[in-house]
Amino acid sequence: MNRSKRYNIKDVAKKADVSISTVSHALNDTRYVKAETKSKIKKVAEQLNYRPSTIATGLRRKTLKTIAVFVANIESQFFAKVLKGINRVALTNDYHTIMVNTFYDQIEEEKVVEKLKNQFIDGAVFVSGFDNKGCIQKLSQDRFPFVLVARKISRGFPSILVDNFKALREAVCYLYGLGHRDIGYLTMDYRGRKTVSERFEGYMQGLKDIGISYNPEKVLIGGSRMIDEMEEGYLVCMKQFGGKKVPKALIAATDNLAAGAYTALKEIGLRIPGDVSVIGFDNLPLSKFLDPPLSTVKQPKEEMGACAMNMLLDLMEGNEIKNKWVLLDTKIIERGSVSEVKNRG
Amino acid sequence: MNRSKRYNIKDVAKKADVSISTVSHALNDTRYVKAETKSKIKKVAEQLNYRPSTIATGLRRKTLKTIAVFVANIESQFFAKVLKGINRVALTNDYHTIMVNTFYDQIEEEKVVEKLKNQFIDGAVFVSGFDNKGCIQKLSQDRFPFVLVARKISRGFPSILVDNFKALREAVCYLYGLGHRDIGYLTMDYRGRKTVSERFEGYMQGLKDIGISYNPEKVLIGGSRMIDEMEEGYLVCMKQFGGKKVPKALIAATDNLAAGAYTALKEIGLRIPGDVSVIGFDNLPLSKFLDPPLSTVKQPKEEMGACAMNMLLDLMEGNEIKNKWVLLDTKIIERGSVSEVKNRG
DNA sequence: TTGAAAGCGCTACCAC
DNA sequence: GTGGTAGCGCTTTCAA
Repeated sequence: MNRSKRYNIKDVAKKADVSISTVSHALNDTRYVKAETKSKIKKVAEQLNYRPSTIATGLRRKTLKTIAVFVANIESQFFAKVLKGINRVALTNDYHTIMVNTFYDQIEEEKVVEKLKNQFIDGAVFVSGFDNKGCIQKLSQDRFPFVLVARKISRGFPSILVDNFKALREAVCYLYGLGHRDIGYLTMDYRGRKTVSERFEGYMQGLKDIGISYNPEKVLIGGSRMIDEMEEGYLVCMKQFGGKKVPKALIAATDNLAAGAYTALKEIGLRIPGDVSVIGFDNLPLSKFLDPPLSTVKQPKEEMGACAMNMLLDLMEGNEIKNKWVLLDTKIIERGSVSEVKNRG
Repeated sequence: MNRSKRYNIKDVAKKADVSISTVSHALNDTRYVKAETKSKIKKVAEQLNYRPSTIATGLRRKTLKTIAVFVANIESQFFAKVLKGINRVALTNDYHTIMVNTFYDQIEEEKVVEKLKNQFIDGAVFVSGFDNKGCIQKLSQDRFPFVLVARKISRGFPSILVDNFKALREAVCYLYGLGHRDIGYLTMDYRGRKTVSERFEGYMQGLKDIGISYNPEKVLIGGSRMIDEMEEGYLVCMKQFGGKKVPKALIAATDNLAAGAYTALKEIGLRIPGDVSVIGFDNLPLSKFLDPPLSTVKQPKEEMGACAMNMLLDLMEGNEIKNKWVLLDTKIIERGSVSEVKNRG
């Protein structure tokens, strides 16, 4: 037995004894149809379990009402949260979402973009990952609607961001305010990712602000295989802290890295925050369940996603965008992983 | 300035001075075209930056080579991992993936299914969530290709599963083998979710196996708002363990619940595994970074996803499925959250 | 070796 | 109030 036959508009028209245009109009409320006729058409459509073909409609309308979201690694709760925000406003606006997991692969990203651009999708949002400027520039030249989230390239491109530089600078000052003078920094490889490198620069600026000279020995830089950030954070810490002096405070570029650092520090025999204070970045759902609960710099992830989708909606409708460069606020969330230093040096 | 004009097959044909059928054949290698003509066509196509319209092709071919994945909550690493497996084999088979986050909402799920079925998608995979038998049954009657992952309804539906009953039974026996006699169970609301309720039944059977009578006071059941499982695990534990006696061992129906339990137990002042042994279910990436690293029952999540997508591919091609009921193996991963009991009662 | 044209299932313009 | 039909951009059959 085959899949039950799909009926089309012609079948409905025939059965209801009207023309297909009347069927179309009746079902779409796109012009007046006599109540009687209309209800008959609706009944027939119901009977036949008729559903208009999305593809045919798409061909006519030149849109499938679908957008693509490019994420570097679906496993991170950061992406999941942003996705959630995007999805929520997409759904209420009757848009579908295609998810593309790029695994931090710029070539792959560009390839999929090429493929999807062929009138399949109406727009795209890129969440974090490598800057991939070439790909984005090409998209922009094609006048293809897109929004960048947590990915900074230039003011010319619609972007939803936080001020990473400022946020990290503030984090340093926050620690300073608690008496910390010995502040290390843990980051993943930041090459090709301006949002990440700006965190690093913010760290250095913060150091300058508080009059402490930058010491490269206190900076831990992970590899570029960022698929398992926690693992990466763990490995880098184990490697660099083996034997060497561990700073009294550690700022991690992401909560995931911080989680890895937790494990390493404990394995080395250090207490958090007794021996080392740790502060993360992102405020992931899991962070408050770490032991101790992780103090962190919050990014408004869902809001960033929702904001991006709203902007994309405008872009796709050809509306004028008043402000294509949105900076949302970060906030330091104080939990248990940072302690005050009593005997200030 | 408008988006740069999209050229279509007609434009290419005109510019290359051939018919559109020749263009189509040349570009698709679907019949012989003189080498000279072919190269000319390709050059012109290149020049015009021609990309065949996916929608038009889709209308002809009656497929967009797209599947939908329904997940209950994208934030959980369980779903992320399965999604990754699906995505990997989808991509190598030239399929796109639409992601639908249902937020554990059965009505929403059904609505989206209805919408997407309209020839937009060729198949679907449902990952966990509520059983939603009605929706699935309808799909089956329509002969629409789909696969269930970690969602058990009946043998009639293509499913990728683990033996949850057996896995939990084994977990109980594992604890017994280490000397445990006082074993509690933490689960989310399992109504409408057979895979979850079978874990519970496995727990009870395990108890029977080792000759211990079931004590409902040792069972903690969370609410049905499962959006934040960790939070749920935390809250239920705090509520039920406040004052009352805490079992010496606790099995959690998921790692996320276990993570929440960790926080609660510590807050109560209990040590893991000194005072309470904890074992989870799923083996999420984050679980080894908990403190102590969580012992757990591993589900092969990515493999489940990949397996599902392969089966779906077969289904969509109308192939005969030899085995539409795949049971993958679980495995107990021993880490630091379970201790041996010395003075066995 | 190639071209003409039907037709996928719809929407919307033009008639009446 | 409703019907006829062109046409969205492609694939594929038939014909030459």
